[in-house]
Parts: sequence; C-alpha cells; structure tokens
Amino acid sequence: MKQPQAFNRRDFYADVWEVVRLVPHGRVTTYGAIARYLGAAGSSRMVGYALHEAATHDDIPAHRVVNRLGMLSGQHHFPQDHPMDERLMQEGVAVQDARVVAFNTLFWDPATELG
DNA sequence: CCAGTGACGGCTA
DNA sequence: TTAGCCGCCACTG
Repeated sequence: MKQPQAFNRRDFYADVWEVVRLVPHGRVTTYGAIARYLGAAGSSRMVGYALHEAATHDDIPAHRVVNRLGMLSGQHHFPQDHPMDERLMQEGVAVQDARVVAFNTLFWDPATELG
C-alpha cells in the first residue's frame, strides 16, 4: 500500500484511513508521518482533511493521530461525549494540556515500523 | 472563476 | 528559543 501515487482524493483518503487503522493500541502517529509514508510529503494538510471525514467512522482510530509536536490539534472534531483526549487516556496514553505527554516514546512512524 | 480557510510542517528572522 | 511566513491543495461561498 506504499504507492507514491497521484492525488486521487478518494484513493488518498482511503490510504490514509488504512494506515491509521494500523496504528497500534496505545501508540500515536502524526499527519506528516502518514503523508510521507504515502509518498505525499508536504501534503500533510490533506491527511488532516481525510481524518476529518473519518471522525464519524468508529472503526478508524483517528484519535491516535496528532501533529508533529504531539498536540491534539483535532480534538474539536470529536463528539463532546467522547473527546479525543478521553479516548487516548482510555488506552493508557497520558494527555496533559491537549498534548501527549510521552509523545517521543509513543510515536509510531509507519515509514520505519512498516518499512 | 476567485478568494478564503484549514486535524500541517519546514524554514526564516 | 519563540513567532511568523510560506508552500501544500481540497473544499466552500
């Protein structure tokens, strides 16, 4: 699934969701890491856009994707009754001031973890 | 068609 | 070191 392909929106979004599904329980990754893995480095904003649509899918752990500083920049896109930080805390990821505390050790990079 | 707006990230000051 | 600026490009009004 590591195909540096053109921007066929729909396919790109599907690839993003696929990668997000591979993020292990209790770990987190970043928009940029996903973009690089898909051969679209520099288009990290599109990853965020794809996730915006995925927020409604219960089978996609969108809460495991944060920005490069480990901050929960997308928390306002989650339902209030089950916010992003709550979902992370639920799987043992400590969050403080809208930021993943142990981000450096919990960071999961598809490029190095998957090859 | 045109301009504004981002769940971003790298570079410059 | 912290703050901005700019490139990225789909989507909306």
